[in-house]
This record gives sequence, structure tokens and C-alpha cells, in this order.
Amino acid sequence: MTVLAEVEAEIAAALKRLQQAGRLPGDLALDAVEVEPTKDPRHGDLATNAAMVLAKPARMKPRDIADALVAELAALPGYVKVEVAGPGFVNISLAPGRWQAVVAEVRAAGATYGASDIGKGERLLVEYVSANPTGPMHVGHGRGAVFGDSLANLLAFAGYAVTREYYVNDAGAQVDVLARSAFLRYREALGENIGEIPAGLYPGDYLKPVGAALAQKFGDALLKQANDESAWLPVVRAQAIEMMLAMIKEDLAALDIRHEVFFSERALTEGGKDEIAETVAELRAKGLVFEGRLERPKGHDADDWEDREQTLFKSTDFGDDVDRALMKSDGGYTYFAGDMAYHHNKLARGFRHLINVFGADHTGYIKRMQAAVRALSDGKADLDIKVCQLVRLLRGGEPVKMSKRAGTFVTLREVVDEVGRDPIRFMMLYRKNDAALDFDLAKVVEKSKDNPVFYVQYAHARALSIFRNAAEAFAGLGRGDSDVTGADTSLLTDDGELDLLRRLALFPRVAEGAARAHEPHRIAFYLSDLASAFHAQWTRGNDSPHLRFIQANDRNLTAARLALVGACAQVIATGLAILGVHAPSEMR
RNA sequence: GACCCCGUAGCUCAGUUGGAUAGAGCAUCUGCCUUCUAAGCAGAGGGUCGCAGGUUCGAAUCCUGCCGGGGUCGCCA
Repeated sequence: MTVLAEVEAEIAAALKRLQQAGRLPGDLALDAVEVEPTKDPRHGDLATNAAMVLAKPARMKPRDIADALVAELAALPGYVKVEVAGPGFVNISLAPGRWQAVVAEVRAAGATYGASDIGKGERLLVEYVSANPTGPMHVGHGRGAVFGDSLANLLAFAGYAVTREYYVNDAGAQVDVLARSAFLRYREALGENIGEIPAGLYPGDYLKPVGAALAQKFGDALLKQANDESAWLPVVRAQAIEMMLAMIKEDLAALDIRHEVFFSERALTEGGKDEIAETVAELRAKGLVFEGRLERPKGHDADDWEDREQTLFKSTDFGDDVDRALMKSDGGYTYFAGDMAYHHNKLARGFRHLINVFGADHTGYIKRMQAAVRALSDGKADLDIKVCQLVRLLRGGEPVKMSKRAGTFVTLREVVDEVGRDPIRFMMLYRKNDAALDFDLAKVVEKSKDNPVFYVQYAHARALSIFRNAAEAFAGLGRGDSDVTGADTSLLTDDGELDLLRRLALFPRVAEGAARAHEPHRIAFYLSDLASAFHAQWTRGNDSPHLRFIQANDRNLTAARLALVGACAQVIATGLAILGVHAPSEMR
């Protein structure tokens, strides 16, 4: 247990003792009591708001509760100074030994330092990317991909059994358009001059390989059926989807992203079953499906709007703005009906924790999806939808034109190839997901403090370089050597060292908070702070040689400092691993 | 018209889910490389947290109403 958790437990125990002694009401709920690191060192190391939040329910003065708590805590070992301040904070200064212990904590836990069990091993499904298999991914997809992947890492770190899933929209009109576009490329591959790609079809060159593959596989057999779309379309479609998906998987792999499950929309209604019909029937049995009319949508030139009675899902019962259509006028199911069936399937597979990562253009879809999950699970499952806002691609401050027509469309793959995986991943996580992001191709490869990727990686590289240098000065002071792992950490008394220790102690709390909030960016910012403290301590050694990590004439002190450096490197590496960014041992 | 996101230093953004005197980076200015990587560090200046109310011991954070920017609305996917 880290210091923070220990102190929390000790304060809870102290409050319980006060209750037992009759100095606090026995039925007082202690949930709201928090322990936080202080911002101002003059307020000590930690502070608790216990007296203030308990004052009202206990019907006592904050000051009286605080005084009682101070007396309890001051008597405990390791509490150097405990005092009441401000409106009723209890400020706590701990003996350095309490902080120094974090080095051993980190060493013992290794890559699991900061991991928690808040997920209790429960299964959780993160659905992300889910880009239509009709072409290459763009940068916006990349943001959702990186975010979803890191969130999955984070939640696994927090004790969930995580499944990463991609919903393949391989049914519906757009994949038919894909098939028609591919068919044209097929004819082209057979030597035909196809001229301009007609409007409404996908013009991209990326379909040429699909055409070539079809030509190789089928010769001119499909061409003979050209007038009978129902004959060739399913074959071409299947080939095109397969190849598009393969391309997408490759692009994702370039970002180190690998989904465990690719769930096919088409599969919902294939093989003699119809999960959409089953889902609708289930909702109908719950009285949530009815025939009715919708109002004409506003803010659009809905010229083709047709007022008619249709089959609706009563999503307004679950917080949605309007009820949602399930059937199209041609008798087919809406996309939403299929998506409900898909989520029904997730629930049937036993998931009770669902997270979907959406692009900004799907914000309007959130309420109905949550309504659907509530209805389908009888409120027993939770669905959190994280929206990644738009990415603006810039180069040196100038927007990069994104036009498919003009051929200046920038694919995700091109960006990965240009700037590399680490800068993309880190930069996309160095921002809250619900804030728009400017991604500057020139800036992300800049090697300066303006670029937090290199800043954090550099700290890790520096830490490891210390060990390389130490090996020259001392034998037996390698990272895992017993003289380092068993070093006397009470020698770590410099303010900068204590600052690092406190930050290391904070990591488990940061990781937990990030996991609970589904906010991986907190890890990125924490790492930036930790790296900053590490760089600062490093540079202090320039002016004050006695603060250098390696002290040629003091083996014990060097061992203690190396243990601290090792702990810093470990936490940086762990944090970067959650973000999916490499922790290099060297940067030159 | 409705819903969602954003609004914090000149710029780009954090702000530990309601805590104490609101923080970083960039940019500007002043310093630090003959020994652990200067891709680094130290310091200075810079603020009506969009506006107005409300909730309470306490609000950048929660509620209401405005203002500004972006996104969305359909039997598309």
C-alpha cells in the first residue's frame, strides 16, 4: 500500500475511534472524507477535508472535529506535524521515511505499480474505431483509435477484463457502393478504359488492388454477369470488404492497435438467424415498440420528408429527445435497429460495462444508444460513450487541405509514416477527448520542450543513462542488483528527491482517477509533470555536484539515488505503456 | 427550433470530479553547458477563469439564464 492509501486508512480509523469514543456521532457517513496532496508546501504534505465535510451532518463546529482528529493523528508514528488551518483543513506533514518507502513499493511491484483492482476482474468491452470498411482511415479515426486503445490499456491496468472490439459496418448501402466502385476497378484491371469515376462512387486508387485481385481470381467471369448486379455484387462486395479491412488492420497495427474482436454487422442477420428481429421482438414484449408518427426534423431542408406512420422505439422513456425509427419504408431495418441488436449481442455475451468511442459527428447518437442499452439490460448495464472531437490537421500553423477531390486527402497512414507512432499517440492523448485538437505535422516532430513526447521520453532515457554511467564507477550497482534494490533510502533527503518521491507516490491515485473517469489524458499530463521534476533534479546536479545521482566517493548514497532513479524510470515506462508509447533507453 | 462539446495568461492547454494565494508549455525578457545527454534547468513579467444571477463553510468546477465558437438533427451509415 502506498503512503496515500495508508494515510487515508489511518484517518478513517482515527475517525472511527472518535465515533466509538462518542466524540463523533456513531452513524456518521465518512464517504465524503478525502485526503489530498497539498498545492502549497507550507500546508504540509497532505490535507484532509474531514472536519469541514463532517461538520454539518455531525452538527458540530469544524474546528472541534479538526482538533479531535489532530490529536488522534499526531499520536501516530510517522506524523511529524498535524495542524488545523484555514476553514478547517487538517494539514499533515509526514516523516520522510513514509515517502522514502515508495521506492521499495515501486521496485516490488515493478510494472504493476499503480495497477488497481477497481474493476474487480469484471468484463468490460471497449468498442472503438469501427470505421466503415470503404477506404483508408483519416486522422480523425486515428484519434478515436489511439484514445480507445489507451483507454482499454488503462482499464486493464485498473483491474477490468477488457475486450477491444471493432464493429464492422459491412451491411447497408455504402458497402454496395463500395462493391460497385470495386467492380469498375475490376473492369479496369481487365483492360477496359473506365474513364472518370462517376459521382457517387468511391474514386480512390486504393480500390485498384481490389480490382486486380478480382480479375486474378475470377478472370472475366464476373464481367459476363455485368448486367445482373445481384449476381456479382455479393462476390465483389465480400472481396472489397475483406481487402479494406485488411488495409485498416495494417494501418492500426502501425499504431500498435490490435482489436481482439471484429464484429460483423452482416453477421447479425446471417446463417438462418435474425438478431435484429429478435431484439425488436424483445423490446416489443417490453412494450417499448409502437407504431406512430414523428415530427418533421428541423434545421435541414428535409424536402423529401414524408409524414407517415412507422415502427418506433420508445427511447424517450429512457432520456432520449424523440422516439427512434426501427424500420425503413422499404421494409428493411434502420441502422439504429441493427446497432441495438449489436448491443443486445454485447449484453448476451455477458458484458455489463460497455464503452463506445465515437467521433464528433456521432454526438447526436449518444442518447438513443444509451436509451437502447438501458432498455435492453433493464438498467443493469452501463454504457459510457466517449466522443473524440475533431482533429484539425496543420503544418506549421497552416491548415492542411483535406479534399478527396483535389487529391490532397491525408490518410492516417501517411501521417503515421511521416511523424511516427509515438508522437501521434502521445499528442492525441495530451488533450481531453472532448476538446478539439490541432495536430501540427511540423510541431509534433520538433524536439523541444514544446513537444511533450520527447520531453517524457528523454527523461526515461536520461534515467537509464545514469545506470550506464554508474556501471563504470561502481560494480554491482545495476538496476536489479541487491545493493540498489536494498539501498538505504533514508539517505534521500534533498528537497528535489522528496519531491520526486511524492510524485511517485501519487501515481496509483492518478491511474485510478483516470480509469474511473475514462480519461487517459491524465496519465499523459502526470508523466509530463514527473519528467519535469526529474529533469529539474538532474540539472541541479550541474550547479551542485553533491546532488548528482552518482557520487563517486559514496557508494551507499549512490545506491539510494539509483534506486530512486530506477523507480522514476519504472513509473515513466509504465505510464507510457498505458499510452502505447515507447520508453527509449537512449536518445541522441 | 432542439441537443452535444468548447470558452481559463498574447498563443496552445491542464486544473486531482467542490478546496486554501487559479497552474504548465510556447512566445517575450534575464541567467546556466571544462565532469551523470542543454531534446535540459533556474528566474521575471503576463488573469474580471465569456457575462449575470443562484446553491454553501468554500465555485474555474454544481444549477439557471444569456453571449460567442464548433458539431449534430432525416427511413444515411
